Amino acid sequence: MEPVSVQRKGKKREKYTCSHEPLEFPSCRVCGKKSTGIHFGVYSCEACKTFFRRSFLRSTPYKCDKGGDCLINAEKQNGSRPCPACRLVKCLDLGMSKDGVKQGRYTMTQRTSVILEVQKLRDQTSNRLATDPENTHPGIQGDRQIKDGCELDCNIFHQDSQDDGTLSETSGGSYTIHSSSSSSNSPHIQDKEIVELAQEVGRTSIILGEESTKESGVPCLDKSEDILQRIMTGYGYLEHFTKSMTDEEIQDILDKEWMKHTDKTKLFGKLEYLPTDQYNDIYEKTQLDVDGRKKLLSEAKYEFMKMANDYVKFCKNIPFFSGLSSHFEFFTILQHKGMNTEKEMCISYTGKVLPLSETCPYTSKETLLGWAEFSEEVSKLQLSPEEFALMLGICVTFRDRCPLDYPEDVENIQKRLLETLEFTLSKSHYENKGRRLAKLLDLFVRLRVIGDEYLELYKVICQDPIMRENLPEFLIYL
Amino acid sequence: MEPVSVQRKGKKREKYTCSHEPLEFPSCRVCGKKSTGIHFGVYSCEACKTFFRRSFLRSTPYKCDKGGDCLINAEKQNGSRPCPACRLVKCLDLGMSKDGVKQGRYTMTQRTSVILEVQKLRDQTSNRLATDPENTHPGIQGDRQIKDGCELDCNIFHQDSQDDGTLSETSGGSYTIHSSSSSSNSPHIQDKEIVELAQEVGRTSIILGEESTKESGVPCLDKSEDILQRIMTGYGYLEHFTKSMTDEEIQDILDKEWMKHTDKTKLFGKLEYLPTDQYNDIYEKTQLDVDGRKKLLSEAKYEFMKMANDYVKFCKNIPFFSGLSSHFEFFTILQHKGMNTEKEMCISYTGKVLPLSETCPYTSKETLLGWAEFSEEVSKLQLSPEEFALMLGICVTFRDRCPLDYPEDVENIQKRLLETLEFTLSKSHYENKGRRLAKLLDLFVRLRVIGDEYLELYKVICQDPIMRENLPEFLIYL
DNA sequence: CCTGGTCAGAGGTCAC
DNA sequence: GTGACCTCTGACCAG
Ligand SMILES: [Zn+2]
Ligand SMILES: [Zn+2]
Ligand SMILES: [Zn+2]
Ligand SMILES: [Zn+2]
Repeated sequence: MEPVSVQRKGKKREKYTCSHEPLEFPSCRVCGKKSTGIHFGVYSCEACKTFFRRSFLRSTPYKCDKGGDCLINAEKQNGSRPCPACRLVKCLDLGMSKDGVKQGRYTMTQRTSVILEVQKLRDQTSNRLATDPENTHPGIQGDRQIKDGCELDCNIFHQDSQDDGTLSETSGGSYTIHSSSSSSNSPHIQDKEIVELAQEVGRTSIILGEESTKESGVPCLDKSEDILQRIMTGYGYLEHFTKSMTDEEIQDILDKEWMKHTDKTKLFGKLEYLPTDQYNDIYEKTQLDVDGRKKLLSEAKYEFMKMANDYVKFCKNIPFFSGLSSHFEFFTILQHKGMNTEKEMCISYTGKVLPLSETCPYTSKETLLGWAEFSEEVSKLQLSPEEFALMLGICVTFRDRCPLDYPEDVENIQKRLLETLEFTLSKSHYENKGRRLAKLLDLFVRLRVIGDEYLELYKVICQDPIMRENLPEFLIYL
Repeated sequence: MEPVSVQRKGKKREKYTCSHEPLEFPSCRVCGKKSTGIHFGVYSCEACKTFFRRSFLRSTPYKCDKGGDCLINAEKQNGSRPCPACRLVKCLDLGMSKDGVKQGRYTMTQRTSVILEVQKLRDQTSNRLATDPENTHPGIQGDRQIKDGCELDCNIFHQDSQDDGTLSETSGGSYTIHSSSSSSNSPHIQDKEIVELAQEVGRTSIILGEESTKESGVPCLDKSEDILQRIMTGYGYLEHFTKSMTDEEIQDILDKEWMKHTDKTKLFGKLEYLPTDQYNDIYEKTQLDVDGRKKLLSEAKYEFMKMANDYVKFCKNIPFFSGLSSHFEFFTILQHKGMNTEKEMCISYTGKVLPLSETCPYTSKETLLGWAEFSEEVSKLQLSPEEFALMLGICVTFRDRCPLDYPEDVENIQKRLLETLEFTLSKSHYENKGRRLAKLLDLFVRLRVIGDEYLELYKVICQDPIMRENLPEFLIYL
């Protein structure tokens, strides 16, 4: 309580830092210095920001007397002022623009549209040269196009070869702005590479551990009762949010969140994911998470890990089963309960409610809706826990989905599980037990179809740099 | 809602001007003329700045043909061109340098470091003589060091005689950088000067207006009742934050703020004021408000003005009283309620709560605590409003605290007030009225003692340039 | 978080 | 070559 008499040097008061790390911004796209965020649509430093802002106040245009191709790079200029004419051109070429900038935080849609506009602007700049007659930035010479023939020629040269963004390689050897998905940021991923990554991630515990860790070493499980018990033990490890909820409760939640969501949509507009190509292109150039998928994936990490770990726990309890296989069928059945195709909402494994369309940036709405409809049909069957558990077991024991050395073994396990399912049904209250079994088996047929579709998609998704970067764990099932 | 596309010229925001003039820069350290700020690390004028900058563009070195010991002082040269060779040497000797130079505004730390660097450079120069082999300024002859032994002597000489006001006379040696409180930034203030300033500030309304403005011209106030009424009218103008609060409420606030404050202290460390000398030294060199006193004083301005104005209003209602006198006693009694010596917190006139130690950078903790303890004792007496008001009246009518022409008058007023106090007590509920009066009078005895202490301190505080700069109004009671 | 405003201190200009 | 006056720059801040 006594005041410390130690002299304290006048330390600047701590800046109020947000709890999370200061979030280092990418460097200024104009000059390369530390940027302070997005200004006028482009990551830029305080200096370039102010420079650009000021450029609008000018009455006289800037003029470069060195041919107009000055290098703008703070480091290489050590201290001296960069050529303002070329600096401004670079700003504009990068898409800096005063239109559409908004005070404060952007909403998703605002942000997206701003970026897209910037994007367009940029493409324009590329061939603005002799075309756009009313590009009248006060700081740019009106006759830029006309006079600086050579300077611009070079530019045109570069730009010509790129046109509307998507062109391939350039003849002249000059740099071009590629807008294709094969971004320089993350060139095409070699499959081998992915596998390695997947293995590495997998080693961290998601993949089945050593065989020895399996529950109880006694493999004498001839009886369906025993098998069922083991399966139910595994089922006990699953913790899908809807597990102990009634349909009413589930629909209630979905309803409520749906209302919230529609309100939000009214205010901020609907979140629509861009095509992945386009996203990656923008991301490469601006480091902007325009449609928020990066955030989605990051946030989904825990979700996914939890689900994947529970998956492993479940599998460990399948008699004779020793390897993981595909996951889509399992996850689909596992999560079949939290769906509402009418309102297009769903509940995630850990209980997050979100619109179907926001669950996956890689999938078309139709596909997602197809999956959801399937789930809804499953839920209409009102699976008992035993049915649920056995079906999950069957999901992971399709021989062709198993990368194991002994597919026959897997097939055998599945056979046993199917028997157990039949056995279970025989003890059930259903009037027509055969019909019930048929219904359940029919699900697998259809599940296999959409599973095949998914598998194709999965491979594509695993190529995506954003996914690799933000949710590498997802690749483990490759 | 639509964005306005009209180009908006950067309309100037109302400048938040500190009421007083912009406080001139120290004079040019090279030539003595008015400086325009720090250039190349040294307070210098526009001419010397440009001269120094240009010196780097030269290919041929300057050459002095008068032996290299020319006096560089604009005044003494009236009009004639200073010798560029010697001028440049002086610039360099003062530490001017392009080293830390950059475009745009300097960060506080950059600025500080540049200034400190200059300090070092300067110190080096003093005994550089034949040592520094790589001083290769283009405008300086390579063999400068060898020959200018004498020149430097001269320079030291010059600086002795001019420097920045602080140094007394040096006998033979080199000049030293003084770190005393009498900073170059604001050399010793002449008392006359302060008085003028005080008067000027005072004229702005803090000091009693014309006599005519006194409330009701009827001076026939023989009766104590009438006097009391007048005093209470004046008391009505006072708006100390604690006025209508109970002790519990006050202590509650103090407690709460104390807790907040201890939390803050844990996070940011305790704010301790530097010795004024040290502060001013740093301030002169870096313009940094290291311990925040500048901010404190600026923020206290409103506080002080309000209190001072209310003081005037109160005084205007003292019968026959026509001039202001000392203030400490008045303010001390006025604010006696918002104190907690245990937690060392207090409440200001307008209700700001702050730790005792942060209220005044000029006073030792012990002194402050002494004052606070006094206040606390006063508050233990639970003054009635009438007692409170009369005591305040008595505070401002000590004849020796009054700079008036007719001290007897003041003394008479005080006598009447004391009578009124006695009269008031006689009508009170106190059992032992005499004892109560004695207690109250005892307070004055002690108040006078600490008031004397304060008066000394006040004079010192009024000398401080930071105070003069930021809260000149404080000087009005001189 | 981003925008616009600010102003100290750089550099440039041109009558002298 | 000089220096009064200008423009430009960019760190910082309020909103
Ligand atoms: Zn930049
Ligand atoms: Zn250029
Ligand atoms: Zn000068
Ligand atoms: Zn000379």
